[in-house]
Amino acid sequence: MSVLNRINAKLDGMAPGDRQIGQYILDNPDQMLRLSTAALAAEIGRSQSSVVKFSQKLGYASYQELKLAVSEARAKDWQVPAGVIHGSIEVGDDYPVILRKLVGSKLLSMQQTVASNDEQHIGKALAALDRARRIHLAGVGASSLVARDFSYKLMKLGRNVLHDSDSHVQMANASALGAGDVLFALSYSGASIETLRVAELARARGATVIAVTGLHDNPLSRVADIRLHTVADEEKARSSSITARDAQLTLTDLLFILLVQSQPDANEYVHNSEVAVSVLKA
Amino acid sequence: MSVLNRINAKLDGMAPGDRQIGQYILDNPDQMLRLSTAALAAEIGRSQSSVVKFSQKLGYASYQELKLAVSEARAKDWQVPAGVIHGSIEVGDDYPVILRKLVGSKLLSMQQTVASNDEQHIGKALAALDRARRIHLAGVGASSLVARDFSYKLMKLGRNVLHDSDSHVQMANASALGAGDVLFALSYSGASIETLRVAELARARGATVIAVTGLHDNPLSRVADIRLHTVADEEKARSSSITARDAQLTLTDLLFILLVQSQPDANEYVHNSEVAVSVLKA
DNA sequence: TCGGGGTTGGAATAATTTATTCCTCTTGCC
DNA sequence: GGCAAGAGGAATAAATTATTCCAACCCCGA
Repeated sequence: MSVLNRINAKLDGMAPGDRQIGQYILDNPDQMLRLSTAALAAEIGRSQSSVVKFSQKLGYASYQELKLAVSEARAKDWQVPAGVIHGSIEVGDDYPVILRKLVGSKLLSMQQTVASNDEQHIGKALAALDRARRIHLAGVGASSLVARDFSYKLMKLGRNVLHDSDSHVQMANASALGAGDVLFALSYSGASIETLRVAELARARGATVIAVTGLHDNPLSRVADIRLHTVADEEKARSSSITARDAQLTLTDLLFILLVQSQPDANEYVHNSEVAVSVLKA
Repeated sequence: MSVLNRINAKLDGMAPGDRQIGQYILDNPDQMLRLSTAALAAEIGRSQSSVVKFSQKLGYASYQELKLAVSEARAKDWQVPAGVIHGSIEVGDDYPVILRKLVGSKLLSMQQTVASNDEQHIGKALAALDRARRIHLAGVGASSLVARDFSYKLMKLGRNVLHDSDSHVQMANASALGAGDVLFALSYSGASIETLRVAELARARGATVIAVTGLHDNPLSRVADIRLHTVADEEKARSSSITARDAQLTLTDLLFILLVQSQPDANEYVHNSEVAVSVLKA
């Protein structure tokens, strides 16, 4: 995961001074690369030592290491395809600008989501899902829709899946889980009480808990055995969590495709389900 | 041109000492990024000052600048097969390729979907939704999830919305529609019998029918007053309609955002709903 | 309200790194 | 041989970075 994402995720939990430094780096990564600790400190009116300490708190051995990481993150930024704009949608924007920004922010969250989950973690989640006797999906609100979408796909592969949008039913079902079962819990905030309680119960019953949450520190991911992450733009009010949902879908789609790749008879299952449904087409 | 190429090109014309430094950087660019001038000099048995002079002879203001350039060159190397790939996912594809193809095909369907609905048609749909006394959403299977997602968003704006995933309930509700109501029907194939029947009934009762279907000729769009289109990759078996769903979401997200833009108090509504939900957060 | 433990963050300073200066040595040329 | 020019290193100045120490500021619990 890129430093910039890491900084962004930790920003809220930082002390004011550190937050200021982090914000400056996020806002001006290219300038930062050319600034000494003292110069950066001067830019934001803080002490030189606080910048050094900031680097160390992020886990880098030195300020130079932090710079190296930022430089790498900058260079590895995906190049933006033509016609796509990254930026939040403003009141005055006209139709073509809105189109581009919408597609742009969706793209960004998808890219950052796939980039923030390394192959190992995805692999662990995959192995757990593959071995699972039963898979129980938890989530409320928009996350429940993603859970249901994922459940449909898993069912097409012949898996044993459970999901109900009612959180009382989720809770009741979780009480029947045990070792060998998997709970797949979705919540961007990681703080939805219902989902959290379901995860805690599942964990206590011995099931493997996979949590899909934002990058920030949150209760749900602390409960989980396997942590997966979604990246969405933070301005939720205006977008009504569009990108958070897209990020979740990107992740579940990815897991589904990898399951298909690893399951030899997957295409047959999927094909049979298509044929079955086609009876209901005009 | 990258620094490494520049160094390589000039190598022959350099003095022995400089050549040695240049060669070392070419051979060990990643190590070099973590070495000080003195450490680099020690590696090759030269003086610290010669390293500084080397940087300056290459035209960089400082050794740090040279490092920055090398870092950038390195990172760019990594992303040679960079960015987005358009193409269907094959059995032999490895993880990074799958990631890029997944994001690529999602992006493609989003771009093509926004491109294939011109502003006039979107505007008509918007006007109909805006005027509607009640909005009834129809769809089965994955389309039902999109319908529900859209219904949640419309409700946040204080609209009068109806959706149930059960097609019998949808049919029953459609029978209560009349002039001034809108039926918003989603079906990528445009051939799902249940959705089609609901649309026919709604039309007969005088409601305005908005159909969201693929670009091909299909029964549902023939019934509709207003036709909107989604573009998805056709290889549905393997992808299990991932892009069809993404296209539908892109379209409904777009309509939602445009409604927000046109409704002065929209942000207030959305904000209130966020606040209400936050009571259920840990 | 009063300590006490923990955190934040800056000043001072130590340590390290970088840049410059200055000198010697070599080489090529007349 | 004498001279100019550049290579290259030692010494040193300048800068940058890292650490230490300390004051101020919470939070808590008593």
